[in-house]
Amino acid sequence: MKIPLFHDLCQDDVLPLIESAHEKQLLAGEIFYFQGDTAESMYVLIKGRVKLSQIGQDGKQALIEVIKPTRLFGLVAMTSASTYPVTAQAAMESNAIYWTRIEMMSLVMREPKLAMNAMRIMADQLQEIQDRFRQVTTLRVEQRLANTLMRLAANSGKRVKEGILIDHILSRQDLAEMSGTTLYTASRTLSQWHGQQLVIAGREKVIIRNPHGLARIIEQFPG
Amino acid sequence: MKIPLFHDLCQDDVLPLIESAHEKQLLAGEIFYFQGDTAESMYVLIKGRVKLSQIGQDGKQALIEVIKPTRLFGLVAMTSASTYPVTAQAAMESNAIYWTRIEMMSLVMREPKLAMNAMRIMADQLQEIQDRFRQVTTLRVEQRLANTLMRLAANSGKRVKEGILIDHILSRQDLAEMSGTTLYTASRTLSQWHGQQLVIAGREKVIIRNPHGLARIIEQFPG
DNA sequence: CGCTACGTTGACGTCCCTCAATTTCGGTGG
DNA sequence: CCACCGAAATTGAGGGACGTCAACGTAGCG
Repeated sequence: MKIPLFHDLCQDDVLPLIESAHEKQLLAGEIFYFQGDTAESMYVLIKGRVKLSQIGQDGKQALIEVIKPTRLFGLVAMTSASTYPVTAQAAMESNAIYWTRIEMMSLVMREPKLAMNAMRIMADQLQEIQDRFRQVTTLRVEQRLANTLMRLAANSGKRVKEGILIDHILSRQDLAEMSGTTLYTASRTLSQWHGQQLVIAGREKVIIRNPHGLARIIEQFPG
Repeated sequence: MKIPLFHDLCQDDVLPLIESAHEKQLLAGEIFYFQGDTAESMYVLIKGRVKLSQIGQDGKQALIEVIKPTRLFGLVAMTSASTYPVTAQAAMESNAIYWTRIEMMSLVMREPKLAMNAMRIMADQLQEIQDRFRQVTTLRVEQRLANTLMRLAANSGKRVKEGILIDHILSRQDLAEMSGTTLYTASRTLSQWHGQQLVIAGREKVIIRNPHGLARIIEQFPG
């Protein structure tokens, strides 16, 4: 299993790192940490799916991303005393290893490349969310939803005979929260695309049938 | 001058770092780097103002943030070969010091705290943009604009006799791009608030007269 | 003093959010 | 295996927030 955090480290260096980690098993719906908790640990997902979402005082929430194994989360714990900016919830039975901040600090001292890798991961996340920020302010719902599907397909797509299956359990509500719209508009849009053979929209499931068609929707001018 | 990147380092360590840096002077409108350029250098702003903005294929852009002195930008250059995710443009005559990635790497080896500080800065940025992402998907324009003003006031506010001056030269267009709306709606909203004595809206200038009033707008339920 | 960029305001249209009523799906237990 | 239940999804109707276009006002600068 290739773990981005350990990129460029040789096997001999990685093993003791993994052995020094703790382990946590969660059932679907259980929480790794809540937004606002003091950030004590940094996790690497080994099995399952984890949703990172942000909630405001008004109760409305945005789904920042869905994580699959080998991904790092709770990275903010590596920086000095701080709180988690999002809530990490297991979307199914999940399994992660983790280190506390103190432990991580000493690991980084021994292995500076870890800090480099962590920074790279954060830089990537930053880039993605900035991109989505622009999208949500400049594109229409249809285009944002198409973007969301294409992005999901790119990093969690699975070839099946009907097309590309998005390998997450995602309700219309989830897709809406990722795209910055409502359950209803997301449902309507998917229904329409289903009718146009662009996708197969099932219960908590989407298969992309015609990626090129979605790409065309993304590119078309808003006006 | 306190520079966040050098937080927790003693004077003796900082001086050689600064001396090893290069310098760049830009006039208003000139560009430090373009979105998509290969990320070669990391900058610390010494004088002036720099706008970080993102542009899509459609030409529409989002203003991610406006930077003032001591802030770090182009941080992504610290990670291995990559491209800048945003364009950095001087909003006025500006002055920055910078290091190339190679130089930065060797500095980090000598001084691991640099990496920690850099990560902290990235984590903060990430948190902020995630927050704005949620806002733009769940709040109405009025609330987003109020949020933008309060945020600007918090890190670039300047007490003047009429209230809190936002110490940047920002057009209505800029405010709109930061809040995820249009020039027209931003103008209308500010005019309205001006009438209600909440703010003083001038040419490329905003003074917050009643912060509490803006806070109330942010908190009110969308419906 | 006129040019230019910024700002304001009105009218209009539309995207999409909201609310409500139904239907479909999947799992569970009789 | 079927009946039943709850969650997910669909669909329609209606309205409001806000984007778009156009015309005009205004401040700063050479």
